[in-house]
Amino acid sequence: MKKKNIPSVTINRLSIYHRCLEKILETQKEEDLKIVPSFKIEEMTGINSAQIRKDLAYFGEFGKRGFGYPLIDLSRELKKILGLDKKWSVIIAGAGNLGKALVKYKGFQKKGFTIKGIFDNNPSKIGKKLGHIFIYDIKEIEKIIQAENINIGILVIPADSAQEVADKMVAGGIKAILNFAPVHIFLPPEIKIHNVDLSIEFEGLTYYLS
Amino acid sequence: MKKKNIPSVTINRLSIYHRCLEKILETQKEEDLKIVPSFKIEEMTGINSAQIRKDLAYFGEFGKRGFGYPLIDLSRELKKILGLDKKWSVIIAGAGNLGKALVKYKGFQKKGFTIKGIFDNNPSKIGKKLGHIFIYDIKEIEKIIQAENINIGILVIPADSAQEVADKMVAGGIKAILNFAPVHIFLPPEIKIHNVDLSIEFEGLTYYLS
DNA sequence: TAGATTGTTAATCGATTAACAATC
DNA sequence: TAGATTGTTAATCGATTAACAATC
Repeated sequence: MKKKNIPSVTINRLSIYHRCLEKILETQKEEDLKIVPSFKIEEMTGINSAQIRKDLAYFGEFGKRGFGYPLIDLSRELKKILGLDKKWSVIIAGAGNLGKALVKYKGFQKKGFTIKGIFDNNPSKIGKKLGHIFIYDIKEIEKIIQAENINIGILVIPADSAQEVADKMVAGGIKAILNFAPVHIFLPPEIKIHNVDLSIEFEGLTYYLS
Repeated sequence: MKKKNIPSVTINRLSIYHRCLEKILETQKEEDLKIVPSFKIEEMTGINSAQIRKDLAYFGEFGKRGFGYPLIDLSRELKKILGLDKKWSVIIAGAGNLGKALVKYKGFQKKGFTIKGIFDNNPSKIGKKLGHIFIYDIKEIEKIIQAENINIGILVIPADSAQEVADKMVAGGIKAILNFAPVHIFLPPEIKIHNVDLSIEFEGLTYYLS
């Protein structure tokens, strides 16, 4: 998979296109066209059609001039590009409410993500389960990442301990982190991190309301 | 509050600066300097110091040349700019796990957000409470937004009904929406919306892992 | 073929960063 | 003053969009 100069916003939009195509495939009737023009994707997603064509063109010539993009083929290609044709093993650090919401989130399994464990430092939680997932002592996180070959770590712990736990994840061999803690995490450049920051989202709204 | 040509990424970074200053104020000792240079904020946040100075300069001349930015004053200014000196009334549509996590999220009250109600269409949930917050029938959402003067709505419902409920929120008079549903919501331009999309975050990671 | 939409170029727009005069 | 850091300009970098030749 080539990933030379492709903007990361393009990758985010590929997810949106993929979801859009799946939606069409799900709801369309037998007799409907199996091909979709970029302006139709624009209508559904609000993303400019030139943008859509340019994003897709980074990865190949998927379209048929004069007609549009073949629904099934393009959806399968996007799935492959996004790595959704593979299985991914995930762990969650933090057995709080947000961790619980993630465990119970249905979309996960469907997309090929399997949660292999939750980690916490609270003795009253360790050894119990959240949903159907076992809660381990945070001290074991490095060992289990190695043993189970975990790909992705999720941080849903307080800001104070986020860096420390992230370091342990990396030491265990994790390659990508999704961070919900409101703090900047410093990592080796080869580790990919995405941040989900609810305070920032809220304050972005209150700024405009003020 | 002027908001002419200010990029929305700048607003997001103001949140980060504010949090960074609060962190310093919280942890610093009596004898520490009450002034912080931009390179120090860069060290803590990973954001380029020229960027920091430029972002702040949109809103005024807060710094002292040769020294840096006065901690307390700048923090208070940012608070004001971000609208965190006001109280905000919030409702949540969707009494699922994510809604529950948001209700129990501590950071909310601290920043001046008060959750005034949760809404759901599931009869087995309506009339009960989530945490200490009452669950109303979704049919009442418009009425209660008006009656309670709600500013912000949170969508934590399935994609299928997100547009419909967003429309009701707008009809009730809401001015800003935080959308967790994986779908594009069409709104009048004066309504501000931010999207938090977990699938996109995950797929952004698996792309780089592939 | 005629009509339509892609793939791609070039123009535009916007955001980041380096550099430095201003100045505390 | 000498030293340091801001505020701001100009350069760079990157992303979006309009336009259209290519072509199904």
